[in-house]
Amino acid sequence: MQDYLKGLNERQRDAVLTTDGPLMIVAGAGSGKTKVLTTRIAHLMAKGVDSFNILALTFTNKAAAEMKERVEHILASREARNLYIGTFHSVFARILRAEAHRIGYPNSFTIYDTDDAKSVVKAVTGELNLDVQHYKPNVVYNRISSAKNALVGPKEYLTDYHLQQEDMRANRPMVGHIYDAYAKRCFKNGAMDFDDLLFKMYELLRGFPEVLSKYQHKFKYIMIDEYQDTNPAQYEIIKLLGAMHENVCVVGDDAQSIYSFRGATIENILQFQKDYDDVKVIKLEQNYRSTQNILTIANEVIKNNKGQIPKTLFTENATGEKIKLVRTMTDNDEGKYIADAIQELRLRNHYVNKDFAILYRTNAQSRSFEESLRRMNIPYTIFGGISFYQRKEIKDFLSYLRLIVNPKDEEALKRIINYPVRGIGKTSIDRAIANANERNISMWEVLEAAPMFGYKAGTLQAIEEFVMMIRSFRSMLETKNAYDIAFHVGKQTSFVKELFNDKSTEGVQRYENIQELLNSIKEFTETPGNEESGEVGDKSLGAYLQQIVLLTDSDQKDPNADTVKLMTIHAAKGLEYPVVFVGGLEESLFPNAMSLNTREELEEERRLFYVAITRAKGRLYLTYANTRYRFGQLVQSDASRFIAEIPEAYLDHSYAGGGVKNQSSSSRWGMGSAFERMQRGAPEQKERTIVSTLLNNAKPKEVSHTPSPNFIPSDISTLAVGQKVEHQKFGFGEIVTLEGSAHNPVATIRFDQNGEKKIMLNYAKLMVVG
DNA sequence: TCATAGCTACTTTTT
DNA sequence: GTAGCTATGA
Repeated sequence: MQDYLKGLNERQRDAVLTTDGPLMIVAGAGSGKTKVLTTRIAHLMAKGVDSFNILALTFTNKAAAEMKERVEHILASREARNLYIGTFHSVFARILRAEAHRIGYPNSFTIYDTDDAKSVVKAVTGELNLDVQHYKPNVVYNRISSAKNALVGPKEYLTDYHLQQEDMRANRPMVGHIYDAYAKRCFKNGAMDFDDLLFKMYELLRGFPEVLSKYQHKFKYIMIDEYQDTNPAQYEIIKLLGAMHENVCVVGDDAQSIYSFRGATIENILQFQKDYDDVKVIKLEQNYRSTQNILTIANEVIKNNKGQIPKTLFTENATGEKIKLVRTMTDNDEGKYIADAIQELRLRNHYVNKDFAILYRTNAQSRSFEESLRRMNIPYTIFGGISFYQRKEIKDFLSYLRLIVNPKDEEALKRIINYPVRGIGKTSIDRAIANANERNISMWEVLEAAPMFGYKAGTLQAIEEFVMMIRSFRSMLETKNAYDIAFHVGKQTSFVKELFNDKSTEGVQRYENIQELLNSIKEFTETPGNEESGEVGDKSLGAYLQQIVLLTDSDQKDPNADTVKLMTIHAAKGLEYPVVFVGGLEESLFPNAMSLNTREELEEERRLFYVAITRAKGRLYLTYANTRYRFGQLVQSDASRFIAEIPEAYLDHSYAGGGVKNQSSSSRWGMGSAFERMQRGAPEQKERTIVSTLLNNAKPKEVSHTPSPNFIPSDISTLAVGQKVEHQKFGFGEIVTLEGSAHNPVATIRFDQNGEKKIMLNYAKLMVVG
């Protein structure tokens, strides 16, 4: 027997050795799913299947990277580099890029992230003369997104009776028209949003039989991870790609389906068995991860859901500790309790930081955990929240790069046309957009032909300078790699200089972020051919941009660092930790108030709880707080209904509140009259008020100044560094620097009474003194 | 044309 | 509590 088959149980081995024909693996939590998938790939290759013929799709980059690494490890060969292992989005982006010309897109098409997409929705809504307050971009975008995930295009949307009825009832009858305008605008911009990467992929395969045939031949073996999270678009694409060889292996667990809000449907699991004649189903039911206690309560909780694929998870692991259930007074106490517990567990049980994870329902909850960990000097990493690439300064800089690669990218253009300030204001921008729409050309083309559109002299000059600059950057595309161009852009625009001159804390941070971005681009250009990121050895700017937009926050942080990990339960799927804390187990937070409308929604919340529990290997802590700040307001909450679904025998109750640590409580919910809670809660509230008052008072006050009676503003051109000047409001001071463009000169002046300020000379009046 | 202060709406989860 | 937008003065 081959080495790699040792250490697999019978079912797992069966799954690995079943290489041909449709296969569905129902893999319970912690049952060695990734091990099976990676071994299966290794086995295929050992059998002589060419690595170029294997496709494995995951939902996260993290999962893809891990899979790749493990296959490489098993095979101890670089052959694994040729495997197509990646997320649905990244693999499809790569294929779309190669086939873009067929569907009228440039191969350098831009991928719009959610922010870009919402911004386009907002823009076209306005252009259709619809009220943006009523047609909220968020809401409209979500409807468009759902439509695409269900493979409903704009035409179909407008003629779909059901969808139209829904929009009528919501008093938003024009959503379909916005969708249509949005799709057209994206196409005109040479851009695809995340959903388009699936939607257009489907259209490509359906519309071009020769393309379909090409990829059907290429992908002889297809594997899908987390199958329960696929949406109809993904489902149909897999069906098309697998139709020729039918060597499709899907791995999933219906109990861990937590993405229905993104259009995922468990139906796909049932449908899979109907699509092929002879689907082999293998259930992996032995859990290798958790203690018996943890697994038992997980099973007990999930029992409350109806309609599951029947399976019994079991383990041969030790019984383990009881599950610790902790009630605290406030959300801050919850944070304190967890930080204390981590400290104590490290000392007593020789855990290290990276053995701990704190999981929560919403990102907003991370704050109190963060604070208490910081106070105790426990190193931590937060996963989730906004990605590095979504920070304003990063997006601005990237917008330059995006525009260079794809001048039709209107979103990028709008972000940077006047950043740094170059005298092209809102009025001019709006006009350029209107001109572009009238003539059905891109905004960039309007700018290139600016003299034809009658801008006033100053603006025209600014536009022409801008166009010249971008053109000069574009001329580097053919010959220079991503880093060289980015470096040049940083140097030529006053972008980086401006950030460098901003010495505020945030300014320094922003400057450092840009440094980091440049470093990452350098790393990209210097890393030898990484197939996953695009064509082999493609170090172009376009390749770089397409790759980073699909990265999430989790992909940029080191999961192996010795730090406590903080993340949402969604982000924790597929991960495991020796000690897991699940925070905020309160009604209307978890289960979340947004998900209490239907039985399906509640069941999804319960599956989410199931996922949270099953992340724990050895110890599990469930915590909840009596009072918590939400939307900046103190709210009272009851314990989550999920807690009551755990049999009492497995629980070990604690109470920790108002500075009292680990105080046991006899009753199930501990002490709990509303009156008592209010009393306990009060001091906390007071403390916050004091802090915020202090902060308000800490704001520097301006010392007012009455201008001299003979105040006459001096001519700007006479100003020089070192001169003493008088400002009407800020008083007397000395000019430290003179900068900015000729159109918009800016002086930094150190005032005697009011500190250093940046003054725009076009508007502020200054008089030279003495 | 631009920066600032004040107001509002938002937070469920993510590629 | 805060990001993002609008009205306002420079």
